Amino acid sequence: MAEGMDEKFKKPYDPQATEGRIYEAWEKSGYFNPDNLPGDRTESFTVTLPPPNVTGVLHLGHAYEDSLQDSVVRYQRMRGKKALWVPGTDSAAIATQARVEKDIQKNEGKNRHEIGREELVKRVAAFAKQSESTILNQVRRMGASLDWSRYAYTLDEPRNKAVMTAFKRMYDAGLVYRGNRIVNWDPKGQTTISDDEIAHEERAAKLYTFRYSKDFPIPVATTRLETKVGDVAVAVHPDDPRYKEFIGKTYDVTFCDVPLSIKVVGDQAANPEFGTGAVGVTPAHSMTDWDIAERNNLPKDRIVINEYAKMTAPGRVNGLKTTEARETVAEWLRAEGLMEKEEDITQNVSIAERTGGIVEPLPKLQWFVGVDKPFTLAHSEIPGIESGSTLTLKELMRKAVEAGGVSMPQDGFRSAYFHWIDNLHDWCISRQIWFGHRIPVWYKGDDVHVGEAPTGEGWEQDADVFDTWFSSQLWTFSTLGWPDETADLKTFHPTSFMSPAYEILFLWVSRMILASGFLLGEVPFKTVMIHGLVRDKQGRKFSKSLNNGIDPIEVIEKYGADALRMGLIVGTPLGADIKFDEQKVKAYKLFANKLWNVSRFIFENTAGADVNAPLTEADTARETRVTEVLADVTKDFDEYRLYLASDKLYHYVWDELADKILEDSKKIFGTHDTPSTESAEVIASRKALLLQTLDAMLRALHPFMPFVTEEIWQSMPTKDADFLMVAKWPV
RNA sequence: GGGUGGUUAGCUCAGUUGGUUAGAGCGUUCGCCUCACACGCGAAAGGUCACAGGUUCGAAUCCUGUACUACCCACCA
Repeated sequence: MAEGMDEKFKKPYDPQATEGRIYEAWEKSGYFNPDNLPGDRTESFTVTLPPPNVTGVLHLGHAYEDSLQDSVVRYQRMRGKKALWVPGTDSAAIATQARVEKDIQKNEGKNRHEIGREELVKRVAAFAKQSESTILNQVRRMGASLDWSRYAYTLDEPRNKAVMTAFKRMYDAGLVYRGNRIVNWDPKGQTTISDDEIAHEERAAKLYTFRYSKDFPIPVATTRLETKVGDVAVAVHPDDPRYKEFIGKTYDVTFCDVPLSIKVVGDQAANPEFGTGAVGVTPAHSMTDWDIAERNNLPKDRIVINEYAKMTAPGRVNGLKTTEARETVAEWLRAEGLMEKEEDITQNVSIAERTGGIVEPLPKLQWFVGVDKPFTLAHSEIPGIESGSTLTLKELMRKAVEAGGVSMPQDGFRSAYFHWIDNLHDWCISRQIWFGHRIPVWYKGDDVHVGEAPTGEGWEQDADVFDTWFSSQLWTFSTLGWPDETADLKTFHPTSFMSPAYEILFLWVSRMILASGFLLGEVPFKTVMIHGLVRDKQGRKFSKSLNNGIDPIEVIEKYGADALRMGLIVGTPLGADIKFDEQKVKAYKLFANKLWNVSRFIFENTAGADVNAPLTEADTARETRVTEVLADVTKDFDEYRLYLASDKLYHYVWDELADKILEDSKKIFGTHDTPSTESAEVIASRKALLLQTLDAMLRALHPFMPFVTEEIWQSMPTKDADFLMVAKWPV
């Protein structure tokens, strides 16, 4: 060991002075890029980073995700794989645009229409750019061994090409269509959203029971009185003896100043047990009612609420907000003596997740992905699906997991996935915002052109952009150059491992399977391990309103990235939520220091020793024990039990190597007061054992604690690679 | 309404296919600056493994039920 190295170990381990320097050296080495890795590597191992949104800064959820994936990638790299971890960021269309619009409104008092489409998109892009560099630097602080040369952004040129190509192919296959259907409208965000972007919130509501007029034979119960001015029918169960005789009859009434023509229809959707057993049917403003109207040939164009959730029906409700109109209608009913009952109930309200707006179902002309439409998959490498077979996207998504092409070892999540597929409706992919991939469709009169911009006069492009998940679904292969048939695509796809939070199992994971299946005939990844959420100490989600956020960078500055990584990984089975505990991180900071001091002891006592000296019987037993631990840890790694692997290494190093072997070694080596009485062979054996064991532990711990292990490695006499990062796994 | 998890020491959690006195970190108590480490060492206290049954030679671990709790899904207005 060089003299200068000695000094370093005489002080406690200092992550702050070490981590930045090490990361820089790694980056400079080029080893994050699998093309530069030493040795003969044939098998690839690919992970795609779930791209963080460019809106924000790194939070503990990212930190956890980065820790897990980096550990897996580092392990596979050390196992001799062509390891690739692809970095990227997500434009997060709605979220980002909303954020910038809010800023502009606040600082300049202007809305997006006053700013204009072109200018707004420019501003949003500028914001995204700035936010991007912040978050990428934070990801580096975690020690993430991402191949920055393959960095991708969901809105960059290559990804745009991928999105356009994907849409065109799906259009040509008849899997996307434009249709006038009832969609989830977010009045706050002024856009449609998909079913999966809706959250349900329980709220107190009133259930009103009323009649449309004095001579209307059936009382009806509803919570949304204001929509009743848009009713076209009353649905009752076909077998309900109370109402059977009225089915087929039509009644003309004037309801709260609005003339209505209400037909009584028999439909299975009406539940005789609930309310009065009769449903007022408002096709334009309720998903259920839309379906009832479809089944019973009722008019669906009676729109009484607009995009701003204001009443467009004539009479006294005109121009009111829906909530105001509700009370207006209630007053009218009471005055007319038509209100029969008012009850307090709790009700699930649909909320737009991104904006918090109350979702208003509205009929709209939108683009959809048809999930029940059969198509022929010409080429398939997906287990369970043969080339040339005909199936629907739903079936494709199901089979890819069912037959094991995508392994989803967590039973709970797998059954949730299947359940989601079974309830899946066509996916609305057009959004009425400006920041995102613009839909590549042009209209001229009745002519529709899909694909590249058409030549000639008079064509007008669709004003909408794609749902952000429409581009995200291509992520595992758009990042590798698709639609071009690149070498990367051939080498690294399907990817090996994906580890997203359970929050985006449906939004993202399922759609990647859809897209990769349809467009490539491949699965996007072979194994998906869903991880849980990081919560605060009380188990609450981190949120701005609670102001309980914890900045991972601050944690890193206090304890080091290695400690944070261990604190998040150890003892957290995949899929379980973490209640973040700073004390736990602190414990692993102490562990890094322990490892540091173990190294110091070993360096001080083994100078010039022969690493391969023959071992005594006792030391052979110690060595066997190390081999056992390593075998165990390797198995855990292969089965993605990182939470156990890390824990076992921690305990081996502390409880056995430090507490037992080092203490025992002091006796063997002797001290100033009590010189050694052991033979030269015994001493040589012990020195070899110490070096071998430390060497093995540094290698095995490296995926979890890359910085401190790398720093010690640089002083190791057993060093056989310029960086521990590319050294061999010790099994 | 349907589904999926969780319930183990004061706190946060492990315990991989059932097998000797149930573990860790933090916290608590006591003693130590012992020439790797006080970012440390040694020792100690602390648990009827939610509850009730069952299977088994043996159960925190498997089965049945109950309670509480968290989350997901759902067009009962």
